[in-house]
Parts: sequence; C-alpha cells; structure tokens
Amino acid sequence: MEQVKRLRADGRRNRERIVEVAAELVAREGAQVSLEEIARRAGVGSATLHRHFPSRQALLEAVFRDGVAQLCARAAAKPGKAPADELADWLEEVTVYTVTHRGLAAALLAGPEGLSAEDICCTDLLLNVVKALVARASSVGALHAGATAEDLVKLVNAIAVANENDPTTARRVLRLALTGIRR
Amino acid sequence: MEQVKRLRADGRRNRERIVEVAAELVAREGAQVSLEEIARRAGVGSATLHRHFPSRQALLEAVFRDGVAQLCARAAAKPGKAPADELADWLEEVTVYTVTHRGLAAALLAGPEGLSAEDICCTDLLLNVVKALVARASSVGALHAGATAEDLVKLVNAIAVANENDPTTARRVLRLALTGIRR
DNA sequence: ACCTGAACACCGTTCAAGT
DNA sequence: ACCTGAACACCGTTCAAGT
Repeated sequence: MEQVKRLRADGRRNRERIVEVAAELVAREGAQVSLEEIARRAGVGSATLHRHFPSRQALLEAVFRDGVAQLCARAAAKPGKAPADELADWLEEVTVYTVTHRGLAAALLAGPEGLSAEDICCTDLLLNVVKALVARASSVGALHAGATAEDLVKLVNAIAVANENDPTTARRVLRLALTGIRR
Repeated sequence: MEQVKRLRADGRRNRERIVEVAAELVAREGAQVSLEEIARRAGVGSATLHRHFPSRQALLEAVFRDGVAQLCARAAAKPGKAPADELADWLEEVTVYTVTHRGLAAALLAGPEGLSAEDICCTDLLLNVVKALVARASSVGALHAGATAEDLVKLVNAIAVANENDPTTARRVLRLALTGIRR
C-alpha cells in the first residue's frame, strides 16, 4: 500500500521503524510531537529521519495514509441508501475517524504542502471518494447547487481540526452543518 | 476597554508596548510567532513578557480582545431583517473578521485555556452575541432545533481556523454549512 | 515592585566524516 | 548508498541579582 522507493535493506528497516514510532507518539502527543524524540526512540540519528521525511507533513502522511486508504475503500461497500444520505453518512464516518486519530486532522488541513510532488496526500484520497458521492447525489437532483466536493472536504476537515478527541461534538456540529440552521 | 491591574507606571508602559509589538508580529507571522522575538522588539527581557502574560494564549487574547469587543458591539446596530437572516449575516461577518485577522482563529479555538480564571475570553464575547441572536430567531420559530449558539460558534471557529487568510472560501463554506447540503 | 540577563533544557536542520 | 554525531541557530521558562 505504502509505495516506497527502492532502498537498501537497512534503509528500509529504518524507515519502517520511524513510521512505527511516529504513529505511536503522534497518537499520544499530537501532530506537534518532537521529531528529535521520534528519531531517538526509533534508534536513528535525527539526520536519518530528516532524509527519509524531509518535512513533518511528509512523516504525518506516511503515518496516516494506509488507514485513510482503508477508510476510503470502505466507502464503496455501502447498502443502497438514498445518495444524499449515503454522502452524509460517509462524511460523518470520515469526521469521526479523523477526530479519533490524533494528529490526522492537522495533517489533512495542511494537505499537500511540504510533500514531494509525486506522492498523493490523504486529502486527495478523501476528495476522490467525496467527488464520486457528490456526483451520484447530484445526478438524482438531491443536492444543493453550492455543495461541491472540495468545500465539503474543507468543511469536514475544519470541524475535525476544531474538535480533536471529541467525536460526539464533532458529529453533532457536522450534522448541523449538513442540515443547515433553518427549520 | 482592556482591564489592567494597577501597575507601576513602567510596568504599564511595558505591558502596552508588548501588546503593540505582539499585534504587529502576530498579524505578520501568525499565532506561532516567537515570544522571544516579541520581547526583543519590545525592548524588554523575556521574563518580563512572561510575567505580564503567563501563556501565549493570554497574550493573544490581549491582542485581539478590543477588536472582538468592537465587532460584538456592532451586532446590535442592525436594520430590521428577519431574525434568521440577521443571525446568518452576523456569523458571516464574524467569520470574515476572524479569517482576515491572522492568529485570531487559533486564539478563539484555544478558548479560555491558558487564561487566568477571572478574565473573559474572546470566545465568550462572541458566544453571548450569538446566544441573543439564536434566542430571537428561535422565538419566531425560524431556527432548526439542533442549532445551538455553542455549536454555531464552534462551527464558525472551525471554518475560520481552516481558512486563515482566505475570506472568499471561508464565507462560501460557511454559507454552505448554514444552508445544508440538500436541495 | 518590577526589571534584567543568564542559565537550563530543549528544538529542527545541516554537514563533515564514517562504513 | 546510507548512516551517525556534532554543530548551528534557535526556542520557552525560570531564577538570582539588581534598582
């Protein structure tokens, strides 16, 4: 799943170990965790971490990409609901997933900046799924014209980053946003 | 407007100078600007900054409080629109104000944490206004039951923090959220 | 009462030197 | 080709010593 450049065996081992330790520490301390500490616990020099992952964002993406890809894979396997409900439900699922995986919201918000041009970021994975769901709901006329996939992803990311570790509030605020304020 | 404890004249001057410099640097570099640099440019020792403002959040609040208070004061002076429109318009105004004042979104999101218990934070100022507008719109039955003032402030803060320096997108996403996705 | 400068324990990034 | 450890220029916080 994770596409890795051809590396010498020790290089690959180090890379994997760094991501493993990073996942653990980011989950515990958030996206701002010290890179120095990650390197220390992974048993590598700080320069090694930095060459494998030229930016904090690149490391965060490596930590979260597989999980997000799996989340996206689950989007297809849904029962035959009304397309607008399908979209709403999936946005809710993404929101809860993001909020319960510390550091992911921050990574999504930063998007592709700080990444090398070739690798696709988690935001793009999500965006593709949302685009498909929006197209489906649109085609049956169930969607408001202003509801674009880009803005919906922005909205979900925004709510997630503002409610890290609080899935209950995040879900409630998202539902409010998908419903609108007027009776 | 800014309530200041009784201080010796030189203490008061230093405090004012720190807030002045902080406002300038936060506007230019964002909420994460170095406190060390603020102290340096204000011509005080870092310890002095730290005693006047025991946390970064306390300094940010001091930087933004007056502006937010003025924004809140403007809420009353509105023509006689439908209450739900009045609420929507004001939320839009807050969003644009926040997004165009760099660092404010981060300060609002952090809320009262890192502040001494007595001083009221910017979030509370906004919340009071939104509560009043929600009550008015609710009383004429124009509002969806799920739309609480607390969640609306959360929503606005979320959208603002995710769209710093991009008022166009922020406004568009907010309108989407206030309208809902369904046709 | 309030200030300063130094001390402390960090941090991210880069680079020469190793294997 | 990949690694390491040290060097560099920072950072926030605290504390002794000053006025």
